[in-house]
Amino acid sequence: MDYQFKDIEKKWQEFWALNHTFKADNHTDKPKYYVLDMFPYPSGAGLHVGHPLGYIASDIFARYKRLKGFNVLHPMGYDSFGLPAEQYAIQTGQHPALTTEANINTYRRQLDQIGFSFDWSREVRTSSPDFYKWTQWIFMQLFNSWYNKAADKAESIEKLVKHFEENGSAGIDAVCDDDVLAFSAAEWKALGNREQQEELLKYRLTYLRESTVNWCAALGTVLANDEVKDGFSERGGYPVEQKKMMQWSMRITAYAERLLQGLDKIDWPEPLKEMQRNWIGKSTGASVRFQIAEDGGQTSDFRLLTSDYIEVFTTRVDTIFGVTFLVLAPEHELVPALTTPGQKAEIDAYIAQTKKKSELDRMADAKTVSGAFTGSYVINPVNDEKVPLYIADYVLAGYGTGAVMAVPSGDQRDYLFAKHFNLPIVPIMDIQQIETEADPTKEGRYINSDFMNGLNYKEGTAKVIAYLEEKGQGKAKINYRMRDAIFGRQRYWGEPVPVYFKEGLPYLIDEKDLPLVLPEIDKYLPTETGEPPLARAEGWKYKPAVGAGNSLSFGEGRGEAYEYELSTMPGWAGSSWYWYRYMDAHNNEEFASKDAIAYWKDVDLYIGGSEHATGHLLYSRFWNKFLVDMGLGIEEEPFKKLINQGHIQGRSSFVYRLIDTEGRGTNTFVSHGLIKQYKTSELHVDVNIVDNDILDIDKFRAWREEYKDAEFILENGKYVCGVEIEKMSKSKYNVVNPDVLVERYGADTLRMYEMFLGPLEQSKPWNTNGIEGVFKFLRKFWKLFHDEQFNFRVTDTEPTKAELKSLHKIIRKVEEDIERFSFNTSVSSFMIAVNELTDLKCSKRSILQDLVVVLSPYAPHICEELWVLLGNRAGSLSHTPYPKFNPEYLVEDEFSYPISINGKTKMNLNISLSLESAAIESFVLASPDVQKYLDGKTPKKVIVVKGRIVNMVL
RNA sequence: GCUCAGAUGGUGGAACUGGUAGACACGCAGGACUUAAAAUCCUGUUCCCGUUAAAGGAGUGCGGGUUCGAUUCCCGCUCUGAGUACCA
Repeated sequence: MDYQFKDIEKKWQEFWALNHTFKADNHTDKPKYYVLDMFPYPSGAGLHVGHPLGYIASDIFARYKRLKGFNVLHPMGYDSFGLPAEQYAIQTGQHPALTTEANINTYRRQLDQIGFSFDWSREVRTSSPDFYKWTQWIFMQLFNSWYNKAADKAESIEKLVKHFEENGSAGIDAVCDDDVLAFSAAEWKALGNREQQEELLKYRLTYLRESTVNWCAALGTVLANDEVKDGFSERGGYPVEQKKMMQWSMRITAYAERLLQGLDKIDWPEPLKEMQRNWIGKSTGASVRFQIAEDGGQTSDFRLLTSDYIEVFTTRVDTIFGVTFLVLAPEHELVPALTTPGQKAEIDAYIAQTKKKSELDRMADAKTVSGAFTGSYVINPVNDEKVPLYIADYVLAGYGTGAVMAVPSGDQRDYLFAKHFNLPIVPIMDIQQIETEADPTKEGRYINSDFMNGLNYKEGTAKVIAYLEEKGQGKAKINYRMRDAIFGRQRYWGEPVPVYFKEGLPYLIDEKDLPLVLPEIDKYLPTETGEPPLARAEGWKYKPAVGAGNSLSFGEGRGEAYEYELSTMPGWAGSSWYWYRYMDAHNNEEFASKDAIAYWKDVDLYIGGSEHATGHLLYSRFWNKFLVDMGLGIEEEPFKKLINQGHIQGRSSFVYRLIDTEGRGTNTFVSHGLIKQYKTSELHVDVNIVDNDILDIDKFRAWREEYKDAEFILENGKYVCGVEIEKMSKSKYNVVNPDVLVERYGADTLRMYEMFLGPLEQSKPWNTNGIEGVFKFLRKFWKLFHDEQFNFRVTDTEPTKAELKSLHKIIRKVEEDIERFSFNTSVSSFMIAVNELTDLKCSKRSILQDLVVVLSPYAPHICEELWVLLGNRAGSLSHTPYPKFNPEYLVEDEFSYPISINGKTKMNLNISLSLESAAIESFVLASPDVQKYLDGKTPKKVIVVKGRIVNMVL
């Protein structure tokens, strides 16, 4: 029989499913290997050819590792909470669970037909209560924890309470809110429950706090920074504004340093690590206190000041003698109190102007200098000079302390500001050039700097910090750019937060009441009063067991009902720990058993896109570190090795509609080569009715009613379409569906072609043009095992040297390629090997059997079929050992030997391998070809590499 | 602006530690088989000059450098893509 991929693929996919061929075992003597894909959000559009790219690569790796004797965990699931299903629900009224279920079924069907070796018995869905029960449970653990800086780990809140009861707040070094109180043990005990709970909230790792959030009115929800692009929501493109709200947050900043340090220990792409480093944004510097001058023209509000100094953060404390003014962010809390009556009008106008400016304007305006003088002055702690205090929008309220010390000689923004407001510019380095711009040099020696004069950067910095510490007006400080992560969405389709409110304070529900299942509601919109959709749920109230407080004992009966939290968790909650669930997916007692975690530990190989660099991949590392602190996880880093697969872009096709004299579109279309002669407008056209950039005119007319009578202006009798590379999306009509390709060429061809397309990590446009080549290869491979009439035929005679050479070349090559994730080059090598064996008319069983094993990770279906035809037990292929490479077969008697003369002239000599190195040299020199060039002379220099002459210089 | 990645034939790409640049595939051209087409197979295919064949020259974004020898290493530049954005 000819290569019947349809029957073969169906047969083996059914076989694998029926026999649970890829079910991973939690108890074996084999070494473990955990291969994970970033699980997909099941969108309504289904899979396009870009999605499987990473899955195919991980599947090849997983199958290869099985052949290498590992117990492989290779699971798949769905990140199934998310906005699109909810948007769809709002429009149609269809419950998001139904939409999600339908989409998952489509995904599953599409995934199955590509022949992945997933262990589906471990499937997870973040929107299933069995799963989100544990997301809620981890939330509770975070709520019940605080970060002890002294121990550098998270600890139970009970431990903190105990400390407060015994010692008060003394001796606690925690990551917490800025406004924590100082109290004695007695004072703590004297506080009421309410005050105590309020205080504890400032320490908890999930906490409720008023914070500025990205509010998207159109979506009715809060968005994370990485979900906002240029002031618009990433999904939908709606405007986003800044708004103050009570919000759940996660104290990820507690882990900033560990998240940074951990990057050095993991095998991730360097650019991705760099992105995380930038996101964490560590900067080392100092914080300095500038006393507010009392004769600086105070306001009537001066007595209302909460402090009598302004704290700034600087990375260049050594330049402090060059400070000629201070600048506060317009939003800084001290601004009203520090504005003198004479300056009030100007300051208020400036603040009003800043508020009006959107993010976008503020960015566009980056080069224009603006600001206003408060009328107040502060004292420079190193020389007691009075410097004026300004506000300006180039200082950001959210970074550092929202205040900067301005050194115009060393910082360009300060320089421009000083020029604009006519403020002095004092050089502080002997080699500083400041005629036209600031010079931030660290070279040279200090001048105009009193006790620092003559010192260099290193000495000066140390000295000034020591001086400030001595005076109590400054200290070395490390600052991070990263903010705590907002952990709440005013949305329906997410995990409910397992919290209820009693007298305005949040309490956890009892663990026994998990999961807190998402209630049914009639409409998926916010309420008329602007509350989240969950406010619509009837009886959405919690009745704590009688006598229950937070983490106290529970009685039998249920008491009064209290309001639940109405917001739900953000999209990244479930994905921040899901890899643990795969280890023990059906456990009802724990998120995963200690046993399972001890065995699988961490993910050995994680494949996914780089777009998750500062979202999912950072949050996951954070939750993992927390779980390790709790003694629940083992490895400090969850993903040992990470590969970013590139994005497959769409290749959009365009037609050009003729515009008539009145500027209206006509029903005439101009071929791409002629558009310069006409006035046209560009329209996307479905890539499925375009072949090799030539439009199928009949299909175009049938595509849409409005094009039924379309006319065309052709070139060379053809309508040529324009082409552009864009993101693959439905609206651009450039989506290529893998189903079509599987139907036409089969899964094995699709798998190999996606790998053949280019390096895994590189982004590239999808182009189906070369797929025929891979398909031809598989047919050729099939033919190796069959005679002309397609009867299966192999022989048991001894293989020849040439056959063994071909085989062992491919054994070694594939092993090397897979280990370094160079899947594209092994596809080429397979083609070479099969071409060689075809030329040799090889039909030796021993050769072909090994070849099947080597190819099986790439093209599993055809290999399983041939494996059985070769007389092996069905299903045994996936655990057959990978053939052992024997270098002996690659040794040759004679090799073709390239030589250059003067680095240029090239020639080939055939040299016997039996010659010794020294003999080779004389052989080469004596050869007539070489002699012709040497012309009787001896070469000046002979370059020998690995015992071979490669070049001779005359 | 800053950070990172990249640039090789008509196209996707290969060349792993500096050692025959263009593997493999697509496309294209020619041929075989066929009444014909499809499928299959064979030959050629970096460019220039030349051509019966040969021989020669140039060549990995641009300009330099190191080296016997550079797609590979170093310096400067151009362009493309990604991330980030007044971070003190």
